[in-house]
Amino acid sequence: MVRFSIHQNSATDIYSEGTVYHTLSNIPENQVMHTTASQQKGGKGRKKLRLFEYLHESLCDPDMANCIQWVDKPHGVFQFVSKNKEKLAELWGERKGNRKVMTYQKMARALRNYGRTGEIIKIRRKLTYQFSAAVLQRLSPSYFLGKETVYCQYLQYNQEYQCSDDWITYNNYMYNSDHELQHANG
DNA sequence: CGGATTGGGAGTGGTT
DNA sequence: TAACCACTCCCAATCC
Repeated sequence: MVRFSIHQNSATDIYSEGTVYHTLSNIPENQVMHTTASQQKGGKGRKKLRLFEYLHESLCDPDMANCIQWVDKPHGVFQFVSKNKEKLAELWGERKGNRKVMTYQKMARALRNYGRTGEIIKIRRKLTYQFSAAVLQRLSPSYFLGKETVYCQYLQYNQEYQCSDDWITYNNYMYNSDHELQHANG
């Protein structure tokens, strides 16, 4: 198994916790470069988890189904569960290591900022939002594309992934050749 | 009524 | 060091 981090312009775009062994700066894939120390696990060049990434991760986690759920997964429409939306916000705040307890109100403020860039927009339905097509593809490209295409796609969206013959992982989630999703750790 | 939504605006911590 | 980014925090008003 080989693990790659692929970049188009930036050389520091690492999101997940895993160690990066090689970097593909461009196609073809045999043009492999070593990453710098700052890019590797625990390095300062590692990007911080973004809210939309956390949300997507939660949507893929069956244990979080009581907090957040897909309404229309192909179109990236999701909804918070009224009863447990504060719990999800709390977990988000803990993950970020905030000083105070995160609330849905505050998290939703960040969500409204996404509306300005179009990364996530509000749907006129209770507690419902939608990822933009670009963000959705960036978060789960293999849902839309074949594995081969993913190589190119990742070049465009500066993501990290690892692959073997028949699966790809991304941020602790694993996609097989049938585009089925499962947790990489079990 | 009350939960949900909205947006201004100052502040924080990390990155460039 | 400073500008910049992505929120974080608080608040008041408004919507449904």
